[in-house]
Parts: sequence; structure tokens; C-alpha cells
Amino acid sequence: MAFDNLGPRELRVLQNLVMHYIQTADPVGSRVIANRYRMGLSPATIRNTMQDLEELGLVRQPHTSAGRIPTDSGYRVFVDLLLRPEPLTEAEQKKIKSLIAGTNRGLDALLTQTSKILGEISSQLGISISPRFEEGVLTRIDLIPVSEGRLLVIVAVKSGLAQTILMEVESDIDVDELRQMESLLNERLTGLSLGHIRKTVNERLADTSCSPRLLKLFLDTDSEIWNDQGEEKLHFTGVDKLFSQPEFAERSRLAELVRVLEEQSGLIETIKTKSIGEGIVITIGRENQMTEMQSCSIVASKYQAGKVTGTIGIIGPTRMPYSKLVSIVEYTARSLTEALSDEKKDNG
Amino acid sequence: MAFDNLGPRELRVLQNLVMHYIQTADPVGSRVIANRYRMGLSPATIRNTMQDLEELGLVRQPHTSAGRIPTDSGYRVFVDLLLRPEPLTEAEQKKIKSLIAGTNRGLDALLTQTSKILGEISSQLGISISPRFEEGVLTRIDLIPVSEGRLLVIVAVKSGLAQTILMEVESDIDVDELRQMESLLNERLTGLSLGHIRKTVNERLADTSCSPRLLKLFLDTDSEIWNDQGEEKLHFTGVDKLFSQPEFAERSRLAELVRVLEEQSGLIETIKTKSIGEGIVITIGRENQMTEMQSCSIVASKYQAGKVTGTIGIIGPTRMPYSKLVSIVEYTARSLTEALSDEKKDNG
DNA sequence: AATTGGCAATCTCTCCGCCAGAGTGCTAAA
DNA sequence: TTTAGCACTCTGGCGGAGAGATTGCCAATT
Repeated sequence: MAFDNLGPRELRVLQNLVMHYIQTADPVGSRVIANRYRMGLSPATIRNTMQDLEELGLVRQPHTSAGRIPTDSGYRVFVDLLLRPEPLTEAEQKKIKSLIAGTNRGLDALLTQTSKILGEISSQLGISISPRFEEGVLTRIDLIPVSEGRLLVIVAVKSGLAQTILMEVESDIDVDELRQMESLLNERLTGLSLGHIRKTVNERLADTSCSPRLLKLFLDTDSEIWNDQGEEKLHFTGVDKLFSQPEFAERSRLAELVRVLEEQSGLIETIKTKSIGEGIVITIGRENQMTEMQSCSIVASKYQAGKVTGTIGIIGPTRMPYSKLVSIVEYTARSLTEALSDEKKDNG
Repeated sequence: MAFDNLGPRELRVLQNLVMHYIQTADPVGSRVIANRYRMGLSPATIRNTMQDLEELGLVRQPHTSAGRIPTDSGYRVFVDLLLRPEPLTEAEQKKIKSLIAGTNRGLDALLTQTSKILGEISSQLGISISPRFEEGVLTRIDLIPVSEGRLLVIVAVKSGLAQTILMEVESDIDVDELRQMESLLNERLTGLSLGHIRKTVNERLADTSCSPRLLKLFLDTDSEIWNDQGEEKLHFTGVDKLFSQPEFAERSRLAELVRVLEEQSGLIETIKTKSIGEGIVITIGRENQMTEMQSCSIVASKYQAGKVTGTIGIIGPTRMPYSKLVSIVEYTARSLTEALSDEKKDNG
């Protein structure tokens, strides 16, 4: 929809209305806008403008004698046309940086930490999604026998990421065979991306003298080693923050949201399809595919770990402080990317 | 407190009262017990017994003209003296086994999965705590350079567990030196427990020709490599289940619980100190140290992965179906231990 | 002595009507 | 085009009334 035909008065009224509603969570009346925001107009005039905005579908009344609240479209116009990112304070920047830098237990812990930071600083729900390893470049692969019938496979990928897979194997595997297999894999596959390996592993390991029993574990292109199906994980922290939000007064709505969060896969899918582009992506209310999310907004951004990319973001009610959240997500994504980058930041 | 002086009548009334209250969440009146449970006594008689139980502090009235509900002590007597574990159905057993067996992405994923199973089957909150690696026996240690200034250390422990640590190092490390260091570590330390290593690493690596810069990373006994501080993680699934429970009608109470869950460390500590013994440990309401947990009960059990032990459990309101939950936790813990045991279960 | 029926008393919960408060839409005036 | 005035509408809180449930106690019964 084109809302370019909105006059400056309409825009200002919308802006003030959205900002005030974000703060108070109460429907905003004409008097508040006229007085508190010093527009130099009487409430009656504001009322007329508000009627126009209502006809355009940007605001609505919960009931006849209440003030107005923004619709999803109203928030959309606010975000697209009126949003001014509110910069982070020094303290906030410091906090984000130091908490990210202080975590060195591997990717999983780092992402948990990141979601925690986002949740705390935003007072909303912070989320982070681990990257797909598809594009990750293999650094090393280890085969470690852990017991008679089981094998621990550790796949290390550039940028310090690693995933471990526990495999069931036929019980009698010779240690020497295993060593041989291991060096073969490392020789022929390191430096390639996992996705590439999956497609070409058959050819690359064709002429080999290895134990065929062992070999077939790695030739299976559906194997979880090269495939990252189900590998993506959604971390989230800050559910308690949402409890105090009036839009989650009915228990069922928050319960639904939590169920979706715990279920993981559906939400991961929708977030990923949304945030294909660069930079911050904001999804508002009904713009969400999932019905359980249609009273929520998501502010998301990608982060990078070498060639591999994942997503972080914030979830909250559509009435969320977008101006602040945009800055938080943007800065956190950048910090995370930095922490995961191959170059050390300050190698002076 | 000794409640051995309770007569069989008192016990039966208490039992029926608790069982009925667990089902309905409504205060139980004398008539319900007399009629529905066919005790062959009139409501008036039951009333007298109930007064006795109230004087003993086992039940209480929410207000003058309501039925009775169990107190924490009441549940305690129920659990200690009257509980009959309700066996799992075939289907439930199958579900638990197969979901545990179907997860082979390493310990973290397995524990997430376990908490999910517990949550689903119990319709309560399922939790799992990763084990301390203190007692874990080192199988292998890998040093993988990931970028100029960083080193990925993978510590593999018996039973297929592995943890990865990302370390900052001085930027110019020779690959050969690294290899040398790696084999040295593997030669001298595999087969020992991490706790043991931490204490003796200084002597064990004393006479060495390795690069001292590298060496000092591993001699630092506070280093996160041998130390598992902060390594323990609490996984939880099923928060949405608690929303429908009437005891969490006030939002703040559930919010507090979630905050504690997300904060991790405090809860981990209390659960660990409680469940030192073998078998199922049940903690009821006020018996919990943490104030936020005092309207909740925990049914917990240990599981083992070789020499390493962790805890799983279920959290819910004190009004929870103990009979069923005991069986669920017990069976799941056993299945998990089995899945993590060194022996393959069915190597026939 | 234990059990039971009867009964007044107590407390909650829900429904209903009432009223104050807030904000609108419309109309007429500036 | 803007504003003041005014009737209208809807919500939310308060209080009282009445139904329902369950108790405690007492006197009667087994």
C-alpha cells in the first residue's frame, strides 16, 4: 500500500500517537496529542486527522469512546517513514561487548549468551539462531571411538565452530583403520564447504583402500555429518519480561508463544525466510506467517561467522520500542560478527 | 516430624483427599470423600477426621466454608507413606526409548531432547542438567587453530561427551609446535579424569621441550579446560504446560519461576545439593530453598554417563501427579543412563 | 464410645444495576 | 480551516443481593 500521500500533519499525529502508545499501552486520545506534544492545534483538529488515519487503516479504536491505538499498518508506516534509531548508551555498548567477549565455550554458549544480552537490554525476548553449516569450511574432522559400538565424530569448521555427532557403528572397528580413515578424510576434504562435500563426497572418496564398512558412513549423503538438518537451534531468553506486558494478560497467548519457541522448527523457518536480506528486518504482527505470532513483532538481523550466517533478534508485542530495539539488535549483531570473525579485532 | 501415629482412617482420608485434589484443583469437601470414595462413613465422620488432619498441619482450609487442600506436609506424608508409583504404559516406554535413541548430536542435544520428553509425557516442566566433567575420563584432546589468534580446544571424555573451548592465544603459533603439544597432551593425560588432571597437570607436563607459551595455557589450573565452572547447563521444556495450571493464575508467580530457570545457576545449585543420594528425590513446596520455587515441587533423579553424573527431573505445582511423575522420571533416567553407558545395550 | 443427621453460620462467586469518567462525532460558530 | 460546545456511547469500578457450598457443633442414634 502506498501511504506517500500522507501529509506532514497526519505523519506527525501518527508518530506522536505511536510513541505515546508504546510508552503507556493505553489508547491515545486527541487531547493528549494536542496538549502533551504541543502541536499547536486543538483536540478537535486532531480528532479530524485521527479520523483520516482511521479510514486509512493506520489506527483503530478498541471501542467507541476510547482513544486510538495503532494498527499493524500504522506501526509499519511508523517504522518505515518515521523511525529514528535511538543510539545506545556507552554503558550499554560496553555491556554488550564485554558479555560477548567473555564467552569462549563455543558457539552454543555464545549464542545462549547473546540471547540473554538481547533479552536483558531490551526487556523483551531475545533470540538467536545458530547458523547453517552448509557454507562452513571444514577445518578438521576427528573420529574418536568412545565404546564398542559407537563413534564420536567432531566436525570443526572455520571460525571456531564445531559440531559433534555420535554414530552407531558395527562393533568391531580396528583402531588403525579408524586412523587411516581419519587422515583420508582430512586430506581430501578439509578446505571444502560442508555443502560442497555433501555433493561431491562420493567421487572424492571413490578410489580408496579403506574399510568399506567405515567408508559407507561417510558416503551416505543423507548422513548427519554433512547435513545440518535439525542442527539449527533457537536460543531464547527473557520470557519473564513478557509476562508484565499487558498484551499478554490472557495466559493463553503467552503460552502459545512459548510453545512455538520451544518447538523451534516452525519459528526458525519463518524467521529465516523473512530475514534474507541484509541489515535489520522488522516483522510486525499479522505480517508474521505463524498465527501464534500475529500479536508480536520481530526485530531481527543476520550475523556472520566466516561464510556462515545465522540470525539474532528480539521478539515482543507489536507495541514495542522499535527505535531502541533496532539499535540494540544492530549493534549486537555487529559485535557478534566481530567476535566470530577470523581476524582478531585488536591485534596491534 | 513423626506422623506414624496416624491411624489407617486418617491415612485413607488423606490419601483420597490428596488424590482428588490433584485431579480437580478444587478444595475437597467431606461429602466428596464419603461418597465418591465409598469409605462407608458419613460426611460428618469424615469431617471429624479432617479436623484432626488439620490440627496435625496436613491439610488446611483456604477459607471458612471451603473444603480442604493438602499442605506441604500433607503432600510429604502422601509421598512418603501412601505413594504407589503408577507404571508407564507400553506406548510411553516406547516413546521415551525411541526419542532418546534417536538423538545422536552429542550430549547437549540429548539433554534438550530429554527435557522435551519429560515435559511432554508429564505435561509439566521437564528439566535436565548436564553433568560435571570433573570425574570424566579424558579420551582425547584436540588443538585446532581456527584463526591467527585463536585456538579451538576439544576435550573428549569417555561415553561420547565432548566439550569445546575457544581460547585466545598469542598470534604466532607454529603448526608443528601445536602438533607436538597435542600429542604430548594425549600421551600423558588420556585415561585420567579431568579433576585428576587439574590437580596433577603441573607435574605431568613438567619435563617437556614444548613451546612454553603454549604450555602455559594448559598448566593454568584455573583454565577452563580442566575446570568445568559454568559448564553445567540447565535445559528446560514445557513452560507452556504450566500456564494452564490454576496455581499459576497470577502471572507474577510463573514469571518468577521462568526467571529462575533462565538464570540457571541458582536452581542448578539447589537441585544438585538436594539430589545427592540415589534414586528419586522429591522436594515439595517450602522444602525448596529458593523462595521463587516454594509453590513448586521437583521430582528429580540422577543419570550416569560413565563416571559422570547429572540430574533430570520434573517441575510443577505442588499439586502434581506424583504417582505418575515418579515413574516417568525413574524410567527416563534409566533410559538415559543406558543410552550413555559404555556398553551397547543389545549387542547380541 | 463412635457415628450420624440436622441446622445455623460463614464465606465465595456471580450477576446486576448504577454512576463516574473519558473520549468521540457532529454541528455551528469563529 | 480550525475551534468550541454538546450530546452520546462505552468502559470499569463499586456495592448489594442471592445462590451455593461446606463447615462446626449439638443432639440423637447405634
